[in-house]
Amino acid sequence: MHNCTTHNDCIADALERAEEICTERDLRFTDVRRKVLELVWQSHGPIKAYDILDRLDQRIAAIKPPTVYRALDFLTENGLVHKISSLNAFVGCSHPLKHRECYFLICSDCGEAKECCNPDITDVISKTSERNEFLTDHVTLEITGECGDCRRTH
Amino acid sequence: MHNCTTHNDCIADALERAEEICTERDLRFTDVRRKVLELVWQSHGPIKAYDILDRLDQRIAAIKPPTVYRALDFLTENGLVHKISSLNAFVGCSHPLKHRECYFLICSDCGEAKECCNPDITDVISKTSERNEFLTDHVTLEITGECGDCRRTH
DNA sequence: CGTGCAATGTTATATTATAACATAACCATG
DNA sequence: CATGGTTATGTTATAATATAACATTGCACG
Repeated sequence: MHNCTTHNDCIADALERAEEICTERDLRFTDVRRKVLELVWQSHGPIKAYDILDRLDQRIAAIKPPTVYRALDFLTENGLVHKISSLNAFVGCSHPLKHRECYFLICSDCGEAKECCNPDITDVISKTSERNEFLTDHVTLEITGECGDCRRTH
Repeated sequence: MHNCTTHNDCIADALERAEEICTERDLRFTDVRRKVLELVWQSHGPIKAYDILDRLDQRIAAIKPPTVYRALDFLTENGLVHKISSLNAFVGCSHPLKHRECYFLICSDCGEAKECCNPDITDVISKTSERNEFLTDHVTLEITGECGDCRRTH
């Protein structure tokens, strides 16, 4: 269940934010990248690369997998989208630039992936890394289960 | 870098432990499952399904992907092996039955995946879930970076 | 307006994983 | 020890995910 009453606004906001970030950083927010980001946001939960491809094909002729993956790479590298490894799917970042990585609560019932980033998690992970003399590059934290809304519905 | 001086012992121990667990639980530790677990342990880091397949083929004729995936499913379900989602690879569990899930430090240099399970992480994750009214089923925590040994070597 | 670099197009293929149905092995029970 | 149910594996085919390699386009900057 998405918590924006008018999801269109929420997509528009994300696109605008992305535009700003790309301008700031001198990155090209091309049509393909914009379209892909838009489709990611149109989906209420994580969306798969080939689903993006299918939806693009309806509008623009003959977009191929590499194009989609490149756009996703670009968006991911720039923190606008996150990959959910356990699902092989992608989700829009709701607060790009705030931090480099996000943690997720993924409901296997409704399919939503809610960000649950918080400093306590970050702390305990960085302490664990230190204790192990490990230099962290990237953290994947994906918690799968059932969200409150879905639990109450059952 | 694996910390067992004689890795053969370490494989043998894992197989024996698996045998015990399967007996306890009335599960069939078949030849295929044993072979697959052995190959997982023979690899010093996470190993991919098709690499297991290749190595199996050298010994036993004509084992096909479904067979390997089924064995991996069995081993995973019973906590003898963990899947590393961010790598699409599998690693032996060094302490099966201790707890249901493991957290990993994955060195992108040497390729090892070291378990870093600890109650502090479990606590902070379960608190996060609670705060979000989320009923956790499974946690994927994979920390990628460079391990101490590799850092010192450079 | 040309040159260089970044982005996209295009073709092909690699990699990861599963569906669906057939057969075999195991094992409880009469 | 037959037999019938269940679990595991074999087999064929294909689905789903992702990238390599090279060609072309297009934008920015001098």
